[in-house]
Amino acid sequence: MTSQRLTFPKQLHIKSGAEFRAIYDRQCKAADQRLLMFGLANGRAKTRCGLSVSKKHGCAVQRNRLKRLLREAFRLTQHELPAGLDLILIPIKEVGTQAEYQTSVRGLAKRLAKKLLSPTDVESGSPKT
RNA sequence: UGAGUGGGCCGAAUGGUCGCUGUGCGUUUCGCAUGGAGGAAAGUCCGGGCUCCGCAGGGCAGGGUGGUCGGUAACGCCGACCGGCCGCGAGGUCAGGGAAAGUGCAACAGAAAACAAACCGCCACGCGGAGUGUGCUGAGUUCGCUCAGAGGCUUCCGCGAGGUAAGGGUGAAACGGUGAGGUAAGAGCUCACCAGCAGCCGAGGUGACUCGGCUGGCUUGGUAAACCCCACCCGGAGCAAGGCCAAGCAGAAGGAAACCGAGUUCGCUCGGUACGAACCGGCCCGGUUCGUUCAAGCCUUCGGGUAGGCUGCAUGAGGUGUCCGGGCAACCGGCAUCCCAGAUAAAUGACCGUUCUCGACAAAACCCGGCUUAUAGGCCCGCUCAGCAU
RNA sequence: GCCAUCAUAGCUCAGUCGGUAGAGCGACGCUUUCGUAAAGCGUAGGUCCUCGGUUCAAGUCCGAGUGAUGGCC
Repeated sequence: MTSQRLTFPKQLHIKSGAEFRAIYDRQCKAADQRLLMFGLANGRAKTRCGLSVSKKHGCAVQRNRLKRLLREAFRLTQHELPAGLDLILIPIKEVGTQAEYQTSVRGLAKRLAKKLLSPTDVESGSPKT
C-alpha cells in the first residue's frame, strides 16, 4: 500500500476466455448512460479489469480509442475502487470524455462491490428467484 | 491572367506530468537510455517468398491471361512503342488474338435478320374487261351518219406466269458510296474515282505494324465479358500454415485382400507376381506407403479431452544518396551509409500549455511486389489552349 | 487473420441459353353474409443492393464497392 502509483501492467488485465465466461455467468451487472459493467469477486488483493468493445462501435480506429479511454479511466481511478474485484467494462453508444468515464467507473464499481462483497449475498449466491 | 492536362510530395507542430510496449544496460517488487502504425496499415482482387501435404510426374478436365518488345522473383503489374476511338491540343481511353474452322443467338417492328429471298413498287409478255380516236372492210342510209367485224393505239383494272432490287417503310443492324453508260425496267451488268478485303512483291522496323506498287473477285454484317479455336501460364492448402513443451480424457463399432520360390534357430525373413486399403485437389495413367493367419497397425463412423506456454517473428526481392555506370523509360549493376513497429483480450493514450492554414480517410498481426477503393486541406514541377502586353 | 456463401414485391422464394420479372402468403376493393371468417373475382405494389463496362439490349455476362451470414485448432 506504500505505492500510490497509477500503473496498469498486464497482471491487472483479464485475458483468458474462461475468466470472461466466469464473470458473465455470475450475471452481476450495473450500468449507467455510458457504461455497462460486469463484476465478480476474485479473492485477490487487487482489482482487475477487462474490456469488451464490439464492432457496433465503428471501425478499428474508433474501437481502439474507446479501449484507450476506458483503460485510462480504470488506471486513474483504481485506488479509489474497492479491492478484490474482476470487472468487465462495456461502452454503450456514444463516446464520452475522460472525466465522465472516470465518474462512471467509480460509481458502478461501488454498486457492484455492495452486491458482491456483502456477506448475505455471498451466502445466497444464486442469481435466480 | 484564365481554362485545362499529366505527374510528384506532405498528411498539424512543440513542451511538461502520469501511463503502455519492444530492445539494451544497471540491478532485480525498480531505475536509466532508446525505438514505437500508414499512404493507403483497408478491400483480400492478383503475383511471389515461406511452411506442410512423402515425390510435385504425364494426359484429360477445370481455371486464368490475350497488340508487340522489354522490365521483374513473379504477375492480371510497370515502361516504351504499334493500332482503334475521343479531344483544337497537351493528352485520355481500350479484356486490343481468331467471326472468309464450326455451332448458336438477335425480343418487338419489318416483306426479309444472314443466305439470299421478294411485301409494296417498277417493267416487258399472254388472256379478259373498260376507254379511245383515225383509217380499212362489209351492210344500212334520211348522204349528216349509224351498226358490225378484224386489226391498231393509249390509259386504267383484274388474272396468269415471269424479270428486277433503283426507290419505300421497320429496326441497334438491311448485303459498298458517288457519277456516267446501259436496259423493257433494273442491277458491279460495264467503266471512272473513292472506301474496304484478299494475295504477291519491294522498302523500313527485333516486332506489333507502317509506306509504296501490282493482281484479283467486285464486297465479305454483329456477337467470342455465348459455346468454341489458337498461343502461353497454373499441383493443393494456408502462419488459426507448421514445429516443440506442458496439462488432460474413455473409449466403442465396423472394414478389405494370397500364392509361388529361396533361406530358416520353425518364431519368421528375403524376393517375385497378384490383390486390398489409404494418399498424391477431380478422372485416367503412373507412383508412394502399409497390409493380405490371429492380434497389433492402418482406414472409416460415432464419442471423449484440451484450447495454456514457447517458437515461426522481423536483416529484408530492406531503406537512404543533387553518388557513379548502362538504358528513351520501367529497371539493372556498383559504391557508401543506416537498422527504421513486433503486440498476442493485443502497445501511441489522458491531462495541462503554446502556435498554425484548426487537422480528412483511417491503424500493423508471417513478410514482400502490385492493383483497387477511401481521403480535409496544402505545396511543387512539366506541358497544352485562349486572351492581353512586349 | 484466413476461407466461403448470399442480396429480386411488405415476408418466403422462382426466374434455363441475355429479349420489357413472376408464384405463394400478406394489403386494398368488390361479390357473398344480419355481421365476421372462409370462398370467388379484381387491383396496386419493384432503382432486381450500389457504381462502371461488354452488347442493339443486362436481374442474367465481366470488374469494383456496400451490407449480411457461415466455417477454421
